[in-house]
Amino acid sequence: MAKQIKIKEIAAMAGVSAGTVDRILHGRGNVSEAKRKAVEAVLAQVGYKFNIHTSAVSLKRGYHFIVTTPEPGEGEYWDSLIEGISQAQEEYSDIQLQLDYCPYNQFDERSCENTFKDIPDRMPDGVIIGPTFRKETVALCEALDKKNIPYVFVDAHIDGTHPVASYTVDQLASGALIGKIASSGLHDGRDIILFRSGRRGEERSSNTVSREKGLLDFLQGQGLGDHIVQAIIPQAENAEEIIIETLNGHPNVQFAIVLNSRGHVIARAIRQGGKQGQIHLLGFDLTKSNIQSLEDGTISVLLGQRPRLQGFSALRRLISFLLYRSKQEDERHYLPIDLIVKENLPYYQEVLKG
Amino acid sequence: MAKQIKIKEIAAMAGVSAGTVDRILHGRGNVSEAKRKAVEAVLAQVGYKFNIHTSAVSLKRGYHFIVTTPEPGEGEYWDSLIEGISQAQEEYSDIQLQLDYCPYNQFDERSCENTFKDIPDRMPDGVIIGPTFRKETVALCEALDKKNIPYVFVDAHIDGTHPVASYTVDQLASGALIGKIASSGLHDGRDIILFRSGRRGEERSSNTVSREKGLLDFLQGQGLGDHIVQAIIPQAENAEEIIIETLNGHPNVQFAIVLNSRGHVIARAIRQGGKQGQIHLLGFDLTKSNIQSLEDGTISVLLGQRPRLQGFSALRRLISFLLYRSKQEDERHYLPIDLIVKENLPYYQEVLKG
DNA sequence: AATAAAATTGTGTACGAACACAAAAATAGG
DNA sequence: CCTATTTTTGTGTTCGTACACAATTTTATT
Repeated sequence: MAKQIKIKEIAAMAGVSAGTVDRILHGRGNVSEAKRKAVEAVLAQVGYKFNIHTSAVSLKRGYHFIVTTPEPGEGEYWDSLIEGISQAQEEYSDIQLQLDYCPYNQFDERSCENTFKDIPDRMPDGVIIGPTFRKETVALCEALDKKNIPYVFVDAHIDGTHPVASYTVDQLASGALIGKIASSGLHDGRDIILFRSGRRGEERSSNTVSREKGLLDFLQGQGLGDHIVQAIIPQAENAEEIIIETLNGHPNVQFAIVLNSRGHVIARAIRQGGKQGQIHLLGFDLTKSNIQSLEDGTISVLLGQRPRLQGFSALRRLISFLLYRSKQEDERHYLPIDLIVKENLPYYQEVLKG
Repeated sequence: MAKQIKIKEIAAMAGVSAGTVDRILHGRGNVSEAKRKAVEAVLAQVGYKFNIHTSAVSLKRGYHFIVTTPEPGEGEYWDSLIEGISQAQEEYSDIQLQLDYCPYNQFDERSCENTFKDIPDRMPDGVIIGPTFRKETVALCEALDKKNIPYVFVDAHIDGTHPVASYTVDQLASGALIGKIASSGLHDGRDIILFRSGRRGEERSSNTVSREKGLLDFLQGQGLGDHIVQAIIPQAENAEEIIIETLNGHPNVQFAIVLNSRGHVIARAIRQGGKQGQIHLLGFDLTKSNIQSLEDGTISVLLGQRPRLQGFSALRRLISFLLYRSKQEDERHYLPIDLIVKENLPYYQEVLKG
């Protein structure tokens, strides 16, 4: 509550001018060692805190950011995340922000490579990255590091890079969590079927791999290793039929788990196969189609990852980094994993931030 | 993205001075009908948006708020809520805020009456109310209305009042939700025991009453009406013994539900009675003691009400109301009801607001 | 109509940080 | 030692709004 100290006061205390203090606070360079020490001594004593409001008002220049993520299908996960970015943009509408969106095809490594390639040369002030492919992402980050362009991860963190921050969910934990839900409702001797997007090893997203590990480890720990059935979400035209067949082939299944956001595909099959109420379906993400299935009861539980909050936080963090150069190496933020069922769904749909 | 219009520009368009526009925007009065209409016409056309940053910078005066809630025990629900208020206060630290806390004894109507009585006379700029007793709260609100002092509700909304906003959880839904959890895991023929704080009709908090209604309606709808056992959380010294006895008297119980934040009391009894694993305990609120029991497994699920976010939003709303007089009659915000189990607990503990 | 009082309207300053630019000091080169 | 160059330091303006105060107009009173 103590009155905030101002730059001028610090300048006076350190026997320098306000400009010098400003240069030090923002790391603009061109300051003699002597003055720097004097100011930093004062700073250490009194603990300056930026006044966001005046900072924003005084900021003359604008920022140019690039946002690169998988293509956001409408009502899908990445769409929500980008909504969060837009919301932050609105909240900071008195700062001149230019956002360039560079989506890539998350199923095509080449597309990602091509999209990432140009980003550093365009010399943005910052980048928000929704990563999929490790190699390409690492290359991008190295190029950005070289040019001193700050970047923030959303959805997943890639090791060996140096983002200003990352906003993700702990995927191991979310795998364990979904396993816990299944196992705690599982009747003696019944099975759990696990739907994955592709053959093992062919998974594109490291997130689903982590989730699977978290899930399997948990179930093994519960001694349920023998009650796991594995299946693949078919890409074919007649996906539903194939799924129904699979389910018919495993009549002992009580829970079905989908580790990506495509739970609604299984849901549709369940409806078409008339298996509602027989199988409890668990999935990820509050996408438009998943929400529908949650409402009609085909999906029992969805795990939410707060994509809007991820996007919102990412943009906010980039801005505050550029304004204040606050460092905090390796700043990893794990967002809560929300458990969403029909009964609490409505209250998750409106809110975002505050 | 279009460049925001400024007050001076609006003034020019309407053929008045900036001061007049300012008076209209803030409802400060002393403006002729003619000019008001002229300005409002322009406003309707261009849609002015306040620049929060400059507003905050220019604000000369400070605000004096009173926060009146039940006494916040350390690590308890109200404590978290007040932490949220403090956090908002910090976020707005460049505005001069004076917060006076006026706690009352939530078990003593007289204490509440006495605390509330003085509040309007102290002429605060705004009040945050965590209500318990209807009659006293209505009286307070009427006095505040008369003096044109804005107020915001947290935790519960009281009908017949006119708050600027309220931040609560839909208690009916949360009752239904907890019922859903119990019923979906309930084995055939097993029972659910419901612990309430006092005898029916003696409940102090209308929240627990609503929760109970939501819960019972839901269970009845599931045809489980005959499997509900009711019990009281004893206040006595030897509460644990009494609870153990109760539980022993109902060996058929599979789920125990506590509709207030005192689930940890039942948890302790369950531990002392060696009944872990036999009874699934469901409760409310991420309090310190509840968290412990969640971690050690005695409590299975806690329903969280985001008290920090409630407090944070309340203070923020008051400030923005005073700055901008934004009205929106009857602004009720329902926060999400979080389902928290051991596996996702860690990620709920740090975060607040993003 | 003249004057006083009240209501309305306009003007000017302050807020605190960012940054452009001017001034001063330090260093280099001859 | 003097000038040119670079580095360091200080000064002044700017952002958009809030609000105090001055100026003006309107209304009331005699």
